[in-house]
Amino acid sequence: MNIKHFLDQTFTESLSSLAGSDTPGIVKQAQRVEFGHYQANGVMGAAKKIKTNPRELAQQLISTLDPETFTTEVAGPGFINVHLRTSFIASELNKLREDALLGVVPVEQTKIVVDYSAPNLAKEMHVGHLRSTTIGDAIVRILEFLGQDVIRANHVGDWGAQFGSLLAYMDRQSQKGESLSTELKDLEKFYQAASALFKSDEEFAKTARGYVVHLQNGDPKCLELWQQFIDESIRHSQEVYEKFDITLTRDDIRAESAYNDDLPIVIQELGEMQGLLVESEGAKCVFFDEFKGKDDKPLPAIIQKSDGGYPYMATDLAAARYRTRVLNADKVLYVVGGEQLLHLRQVFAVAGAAGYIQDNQEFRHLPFGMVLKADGSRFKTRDGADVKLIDVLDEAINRAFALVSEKNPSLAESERQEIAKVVGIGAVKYAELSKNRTTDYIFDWDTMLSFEGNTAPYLQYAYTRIRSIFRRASVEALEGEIELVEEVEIRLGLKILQFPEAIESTLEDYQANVLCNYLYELSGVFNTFYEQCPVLALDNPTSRLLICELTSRVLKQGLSLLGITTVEQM
RNA sequence: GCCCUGGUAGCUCAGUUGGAUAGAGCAUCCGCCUCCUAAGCGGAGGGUCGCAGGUUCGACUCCUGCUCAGGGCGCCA
Repeated sequence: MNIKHFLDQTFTESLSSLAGSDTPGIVKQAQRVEFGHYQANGVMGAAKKIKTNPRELAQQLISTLDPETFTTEVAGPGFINVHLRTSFIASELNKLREDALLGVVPVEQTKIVVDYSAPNLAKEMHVGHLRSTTIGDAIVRILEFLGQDVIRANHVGDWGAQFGSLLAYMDRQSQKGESLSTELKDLEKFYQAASALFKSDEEFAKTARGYVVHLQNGDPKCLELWQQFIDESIRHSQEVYEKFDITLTRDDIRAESAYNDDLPIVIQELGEMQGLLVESEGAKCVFFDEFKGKDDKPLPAIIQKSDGGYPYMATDLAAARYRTRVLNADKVLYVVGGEQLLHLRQVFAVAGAAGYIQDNQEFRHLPFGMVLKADGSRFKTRDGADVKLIDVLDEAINRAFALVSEKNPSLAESERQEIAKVVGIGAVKYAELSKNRTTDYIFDWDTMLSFEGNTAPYLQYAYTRIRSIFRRASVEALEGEIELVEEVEIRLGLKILQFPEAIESTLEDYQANVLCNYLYELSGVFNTFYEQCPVLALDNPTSRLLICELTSRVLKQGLSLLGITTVEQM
């Protein structure tokens, strides 16, 4: 059950009948403990609308309620403070024990494509991919938890001019007798070597350009080389996903090149739309009044370049078309950097005009900010030394290993390694997810790999504390009921019941940090409870054990929705 | 020049359809391990919410102007 919904409905109904028209109760979680558990803020606005005294209206409203579950009081200019009865909280908690979804109400199933991660296969994954990958994976997990039919779409870059120099370099190295798998072991170095050669060696550059043409014309030898490279690169990215505990698999890849055959069809279909596709300076473009470039000139969406080539606008249109027509998606979410805002707006606009997006289908861009270096400059993506994602993960695991070895030296090394993996990876993911998606952030090892305060290890640690209690409790089955006595028990109980509200507001704007925040608060309240309320010292610890169990279930579930795992001890 | 983001404590960031005294973490300082894991808990200091107007009973939140920072703006992705 969603308590906020329940209260909001109650107050909205009551207020609407008093005001004579639809009037929202505006129920929120109370911001201060002295204001109770929830507060209804709708009275002031309603009173103004019907020109009456807000406090009187509030009084009138609460007299219409017959609350078995909560008590109310009017406060300030016309707030209504809601105090849930302890018995109500306890009975809801007892119900929750049987609920696999922990109070979350499943939604009506729709098909949702989530486009995320999308590394460029020419290179190794670097910190720039952190955001899309982590955020996208969390969104996917949350949607699936709610029972949605989710399709992961890893729109990897595997086509284009840059592959010319890579293939040329591959060819050259293999002629030198170098083993290809050794060569490609470090994709990053390989890419840099190839692009350096492209810049410095005119002969090589010429060969490379030739390879681009051959590749596009479907030359078998070229395609074979390309395929080898792509396979190797995908192996690299899968390795990263596996280490990073990302749910993407090879099957989720639908690469840019997969749309090659669709590109002429897109041109043809756009051409059939009256007046949509126009030629400008030799390129096939779509113009909309809403898009203006420099000097107020109309800005084209270039679908086909003057040399006949297809820019990524075309591929993205083909992908949009595929997602609605073949996959039959109700919703498509693009977890793509904010700098693509204009591009995606154009994609959506053209796709809409072309009929690739119907009115009942929603396309939405979920932008995120850039990862910056400590000096505020951005990470390069074309060449230059980026921080490799795999290195970040390894460093995180190493630091976590050192820490767990210091804190808990008695654990076996294999166990410490397992813990280090879970804690290190969790820390990296949480550092990313707990921030607002849209703003840029500065990549800093120490901030990202911190294990204190509002971090994943804090949440994981709260979980292990609970597990530790159960290890010592040696109870088989918990028989009995939850009874709330101490103030912090009530606070913890209510927090547990607010899990559905956290999930709901997380999905309002697909902001994982809302869920992070909730779990952090839950852990915080639990830690207070842990200090103040001994469990095993009681003659009958059942109620507190049950509270602990529910807390651990919500923590584990919530973390797993973020893609973070838990351990029994750390 | 135009468009999009953002500016909140020394640092990193929360702040949910406008609500009561703007909150965390890190860092600093003070307390707490004969007691279920101290990766923890309790407490202290630290703010003209970029600036100026406006709307409102009420503005960090909405509107306008200004300012600063970043991004984007015809054949790279």
